[in-house]
Amino acid sequence: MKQVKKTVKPDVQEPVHVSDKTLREFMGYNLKRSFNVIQSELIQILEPFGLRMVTYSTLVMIADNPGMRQSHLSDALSIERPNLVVIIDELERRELIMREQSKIDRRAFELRVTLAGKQLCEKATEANRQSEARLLKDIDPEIQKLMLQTLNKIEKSYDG
Amino acid sequence: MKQVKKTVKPDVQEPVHVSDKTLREFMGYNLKRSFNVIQSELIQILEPFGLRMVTYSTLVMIADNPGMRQSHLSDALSIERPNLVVIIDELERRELIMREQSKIDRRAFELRVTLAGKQLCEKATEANRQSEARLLKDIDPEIQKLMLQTLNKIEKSYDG
DNA sequence: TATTGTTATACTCTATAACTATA
DNA sequence: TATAGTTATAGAGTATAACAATA
Repeated sequence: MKQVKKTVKPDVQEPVHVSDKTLREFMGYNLKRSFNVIQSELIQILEPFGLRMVTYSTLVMIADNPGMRQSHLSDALSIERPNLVVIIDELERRELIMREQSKIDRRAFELRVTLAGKQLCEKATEANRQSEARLLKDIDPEIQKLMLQTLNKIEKSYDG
Repeated sequence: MKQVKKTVKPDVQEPVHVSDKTLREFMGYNLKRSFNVIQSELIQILEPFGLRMVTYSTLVMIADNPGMRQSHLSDALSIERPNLVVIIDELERRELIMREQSKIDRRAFELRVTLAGKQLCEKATEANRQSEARLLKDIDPEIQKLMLQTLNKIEKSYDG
């Protein structure tokens, strides 16, 4: 059984007055709500490419960092090493990436995208760009930039 | 076994140059990264109250909407009804909320917080406020306001 | 016939322990 | 002794189908 229900509900919304005013105070709640909308879109955009969010971001990271190792990827994407293995397996089985034993440390594997992987990655990324642009079309580009900066500031505020 | 590993990694970060430049283009990726930081904080803040994110938000919603039904709560928080049942069970067992059979529709239950539930809810909410204030202390309040507005605009852009 | 809450269940995601082969 | 990748497994979280009671 496939799972396609990661999408936000159709939300026909009966006229039932439910207030989330307390939760609305919080940045975290608002962040999650809007992320859910973007996530729903992204899942639909990636589906025709046979990619899930996690396989897509893994593919992109390998394309951006040729020769990187699974342990570094695990750190960068905050995916536990054991869970990354099956993701890498899937991408390798589809011949989108390759594992190559490192010559300087034979415990490790260097990861690289194949030509097909690079092409799929670029197509998916372009589709994402267009999808996000559509979603953010009514938001001033300057405000978008400010928002990205602020989000990074929040992210970096962890531990300093 | 409790699960306390929802926290973001200590991130001692060896000097390995890993770039996420392509993913950084995307609002969704940045949103998720900063949400993860807020989420880590929130989990730690709620833990002393014996609350998880989902039990907390459920409790808050019931406090804000006395008499509301499970089906409406399910819609509002995008939790499937069957999954909400066990959450409501847990809150009721702890005597933080009460189920009361509706007099106008005997299939339904009206949900209300108990005094203990109201008090716990208020304490947890205050702890959250302080935690978020700490996390956002270096971000101009005007920019925070703009950010909330923009997040809501993104959220509402789904289907319109 | 449809809806509310429920039970049972399955699938995905995420986390941990322990192994192997190297270092 | 420690690390990279792996295996197996357990635990959350989330999804669907089907039922009883009621509308």
